[in-house]
Amino acid sequence: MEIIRRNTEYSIRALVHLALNPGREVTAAEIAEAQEIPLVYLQKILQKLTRGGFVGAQRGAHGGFYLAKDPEDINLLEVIELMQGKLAINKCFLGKDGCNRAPKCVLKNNWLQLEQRIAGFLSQITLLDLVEQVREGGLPGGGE
Amino acid sequence: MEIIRRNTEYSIRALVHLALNPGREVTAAEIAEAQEIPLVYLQKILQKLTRGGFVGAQRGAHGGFYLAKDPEDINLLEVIELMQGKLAINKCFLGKDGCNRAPKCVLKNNWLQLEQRIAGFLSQITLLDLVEQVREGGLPGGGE
DNA sequence: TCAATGTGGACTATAATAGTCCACATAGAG
DNA sequence: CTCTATGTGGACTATTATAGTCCACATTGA
Ligand code: SF4
Ligand code: SF4
Repeated sequence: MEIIRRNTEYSIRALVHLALNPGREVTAAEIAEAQEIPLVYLQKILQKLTRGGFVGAQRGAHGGFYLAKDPEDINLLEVIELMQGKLAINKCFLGKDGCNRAPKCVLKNNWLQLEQRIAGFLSQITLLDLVEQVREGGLPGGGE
Repeated sequence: MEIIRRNTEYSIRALVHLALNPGREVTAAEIAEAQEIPLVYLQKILQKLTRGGFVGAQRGAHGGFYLAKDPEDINLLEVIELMQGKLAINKCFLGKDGCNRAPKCVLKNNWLQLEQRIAGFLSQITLLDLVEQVREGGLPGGGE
């Protein structure tokens, strides 16, 4: 049972790729190939990242994508929540038709604590951290 | 995007119910009514909990379910993993066809850290804790 | 023997996720 | 101006996971 879904995984790889290629416009095709992501699916993901304000897009010939924020201003929690919706341990934390038992339920306090810890952890990790890790030792999801 | 699924939520409510009614066999129907869980679905859940060793079952007239372990020996992580499968932040932590990029990927170190924190938190919360919270202040998921 | 109960497996339904397609908008190059 | 490379938007399909149901059967106690 996984928490990070493919679209988020792909998003992160794409963002790392963009962060590793600053100052130019990178096409979706290039990212798709380097990061081994189905192109048309990646296009959808990039659209979402664009709407979310993480990347900018330039249409037309020689167009492409670029980071719209500094890497240190993009954290994992934001990306996850953009792609997968608000992080909620249990449905009681989702406003719309959350749990009708919530008012009298004491179990949810435990969930709340956990949720805060996870959110805290994820929001501390920035794209800059990831890029540094990649530069130091490895590859962004194995991408070249 | 929720982490705890209904089957786990139901499981926890059922376990709390059993813990609140020690020393007797509680029928699935009773739990279903008290905890507002679809009966036949609950039966499946109880079967899984039985196979998982958390509850015992007695067939026949006047049969029912009872806790097979002390409440302090049942923790949330165990229940979650029984119902939802192994907790894994990202697919790289699932052995069978996990990510083929894993060997050279540096991003997964972050996931690993998070996973360990979540697992640590969840494994510290026992059924006894939940029952005490219910006794002190509220209701187990609102159940009577 | 009967009624109350759990068991097991197959089955259906619903929803979420992943992935695809196509017509269109835009920008640059010639 | 037109052609080509690109991103955009929305509808669409496919696949998988989760939720929920059904029924024949096994077991136990009265
Ligand atoms: S019963 Fe409690 S823990 Fe469960 S979803 Fe409702 S409020 Fe949350
Ligand atoms: S690319 Fe890295 S983080 Fe992503 S699933 Fe593979 S090993 Fe895990």
